[in-house]
Amino acid sequence: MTESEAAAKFTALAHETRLRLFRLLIVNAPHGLPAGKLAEHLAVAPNNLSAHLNVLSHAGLIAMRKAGRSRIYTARMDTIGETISFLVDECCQGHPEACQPAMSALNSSC
Amino acid sequence: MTESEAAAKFTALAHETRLRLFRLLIVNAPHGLPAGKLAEHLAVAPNNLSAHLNVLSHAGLIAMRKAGRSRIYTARMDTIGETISFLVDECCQGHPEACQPAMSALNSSC
DNA sequence: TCTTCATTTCAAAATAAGTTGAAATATCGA
DNA sequence: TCGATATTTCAACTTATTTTGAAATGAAGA
Repeated sequence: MTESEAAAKFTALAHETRLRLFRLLIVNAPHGLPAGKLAEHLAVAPNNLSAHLNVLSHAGLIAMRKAGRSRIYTARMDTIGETISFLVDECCQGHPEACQPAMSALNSSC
Repeated sequence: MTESEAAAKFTALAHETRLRLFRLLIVNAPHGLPAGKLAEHLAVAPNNLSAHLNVLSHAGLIAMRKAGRSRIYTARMDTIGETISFLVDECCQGHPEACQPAMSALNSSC
C-alpha cells in the first residue's frame, strides 16, 4: 500500500458519519446492510449517505453487492487489517517496548 | 473515546505529510525527533510542518517535550492503540470469522 | 546585551470537502 | 407497461482545510 492510498483510507474514516457507518458495517459483518437501512440507522439523507458510501468504497474499505433493488454494503475486513498494519508497520524496530501499549489495547478488543 | 474524538484522530492521519510524519515518529519511538529534523526528513517547510504537528498534537497522537531550543516530538503508542481498538471494537460480536483478516494482518506486523 | 538558531504564529490566498434539492436510473410487482 | 421503491447522480452552494510569506517568540552562546 502506498502512503497516498493509506491516506485515502484514513480520509474515508475521518468523518463522523462515515466512521459510524463503517463501524455499523463491522458490527454487521459479514452480511452487510442495504443503503436504505444504513441511512435510517444513521439518520442521514439517502443522497448524502450515498456520497459517503462512495468515499468508503473508493478507499476500498467497503464492498457492495446488488440484491433486487437494494444495494448491500459490507465492511472489508482484509483492507482494514492491511491499513492498520501499514500504520504501525515498523513500530517494533529497535524498541519493542514502545509498541506494547498499542498491542495490549488491540488484543483486548478482538 | 467518543466518535468525534476518534474522527479527529483519523483526520490527523488523513493527510499524506502527516501520515509520513506519524510513521516516522513510530519508527523513532520512544525517543522522538526534533521539529527541525522532521521538516528536513520530510522535505516540508518548517512553518507548514509546525501546522501539521499541531493537528497531530491536538488529536493526542503525538507528544512534545522541550530540550534547549528544540522541541522533540514522539508518537503516542497508547493513543494509537486505543484508536485502533475503537475502530474494530465490536468486530467479533456474532461473527468472529469476519475479523480474522484484520487480526492476522496485525499479528504479523508487531 | 546582541545575534543566531529553532520553531511557532498570523492572516491571506488557494484548494478541497460536505451538504442540499432536484432530476435520473434501475428494479420490482400489478 | 405503469407506478412505486431503492438508490444514485448532478450542480450549486457552503464550509473547512492547506499552503504561503512575513513577522514574532524564546532559548543559547559570544
